[in-house]
Amino acid sequence: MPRREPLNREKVLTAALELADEEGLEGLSMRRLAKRLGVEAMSLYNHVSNKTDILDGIAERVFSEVAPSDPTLPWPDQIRTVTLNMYAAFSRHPIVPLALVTDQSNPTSAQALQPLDTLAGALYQAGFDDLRTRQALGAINALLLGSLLLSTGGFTGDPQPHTAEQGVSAYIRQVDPARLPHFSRLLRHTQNGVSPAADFEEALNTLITGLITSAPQQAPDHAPEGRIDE
Amino acid sequence: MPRREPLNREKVLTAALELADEEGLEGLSMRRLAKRLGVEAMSLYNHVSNKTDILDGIAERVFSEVAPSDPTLPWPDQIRTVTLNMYAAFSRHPIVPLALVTDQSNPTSAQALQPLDTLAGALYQAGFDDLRTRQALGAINALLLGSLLLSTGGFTGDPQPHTAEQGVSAYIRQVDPARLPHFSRLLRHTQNGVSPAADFEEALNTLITGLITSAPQQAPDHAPEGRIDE
DNA sequence: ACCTGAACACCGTTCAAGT
DNA sequence: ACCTGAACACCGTTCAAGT
Repeated sequence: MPRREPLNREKVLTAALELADEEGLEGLSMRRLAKRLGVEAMSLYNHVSNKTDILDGIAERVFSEVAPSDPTLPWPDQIRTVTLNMYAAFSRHPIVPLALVTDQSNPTSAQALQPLDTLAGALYQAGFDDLRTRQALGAINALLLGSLLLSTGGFTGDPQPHTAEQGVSAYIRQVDPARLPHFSRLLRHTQNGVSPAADFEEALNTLITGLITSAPQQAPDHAPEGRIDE
Repeated sequence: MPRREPLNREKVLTAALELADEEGLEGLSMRRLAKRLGVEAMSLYNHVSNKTDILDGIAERVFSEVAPSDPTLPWPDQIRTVTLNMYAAFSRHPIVPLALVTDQSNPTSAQALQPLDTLAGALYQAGFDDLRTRQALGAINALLLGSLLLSTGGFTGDPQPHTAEQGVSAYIRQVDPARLPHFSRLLRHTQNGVSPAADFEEALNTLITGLITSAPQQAPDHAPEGRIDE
């Protein structure tokens, strides 16, 4: 019987990302990945050094999918577009935020860090000093990753996806309106039409509005920027 | 030899939280927990139904440590204090945000959801409608959990804690200033005196500033707001 | 050069058996 | 009522052996 074309790193990473997209981080095991590639688990170690290496490779790939942003935009728009582009890429591959946050991957290539560099550049352009820039960058990152993680299986006070819709309403009935009046009102009125992407965009706009407010008044550039759209 | 006092759920949860605080989420296994309690792993199942039950119990406990807030404060201060109180409790027990976000725990008691109810109440008080309240609550939650996760082992473009300080500077040298000018400036200027708690407070203030800006202009004041007709 | 089988040290969990 | 030993179906990874 003809041996298949031999494996290589790229094929391993491609299959790993597919598997992770279908089954999540906990579904991505060396043994299952090998099976999908028609090989024994131990063969994978000829092409990647270990599981962390796979997760790093996946993260690098997904970072490279982040659409670049126009550097001539005013700084708030630059922050908005880069961050929304990261959100879009990561929400297609939820394993990445999860692996980042559980320290199972730690990409360090210039490619991967490019979006962070753009964000830092926009913040410096706004006139923030080093401390404030680090804080603002951290805030954007936290909002981004937190939003992604909460929209995929995370805690919102909501029930887990369960099997169907009826899980939700059962849960709502379970929340005691006497002890949690506001939260149960919220649940009752928002079970329809929840859009994580739209919610994130709104959250990001709110944060950017706050950044504009706290930015040094005299913009260091010629550009009078601070538009808030709504 | 005298049998020890028998185990019970409370003892199991206490030991589990201690173990998790020392060793992290991945260090908390049924077998290691049992060993710490001087018992076989299978004994634990007499007192908890499974590992998820343990993680839920831990989350409930930590939520109950969140200091309550003064409901007479203006809504922005109420949001600030509740959220900072959650941050304080969770940063003492990093397993909780991690378990929430990986869907390994899902507390649903009124006790646990109390802080979320307070936040929702403050947002309604600010005059936000149901949609905006949900979005704002999600933003606060995302910023909170994202900040906590990033400050414990997560991705910031920084290296992992490694063994020592020298890991950091080695990493900084590794970032190419030609390709990542702003980000490498940031790393160079902020390796000293990073305080996650202070950074979070700053980030939260920025978000709250944004919320104040986008809140309906006429504050509904003391007016009884939360009535739901159905 | 690439792949494999067996093994090691782990997981969560079930079940029948012990006291 | 509580605890245990053996077992099952998994993990990531190493290593000597095969082609």
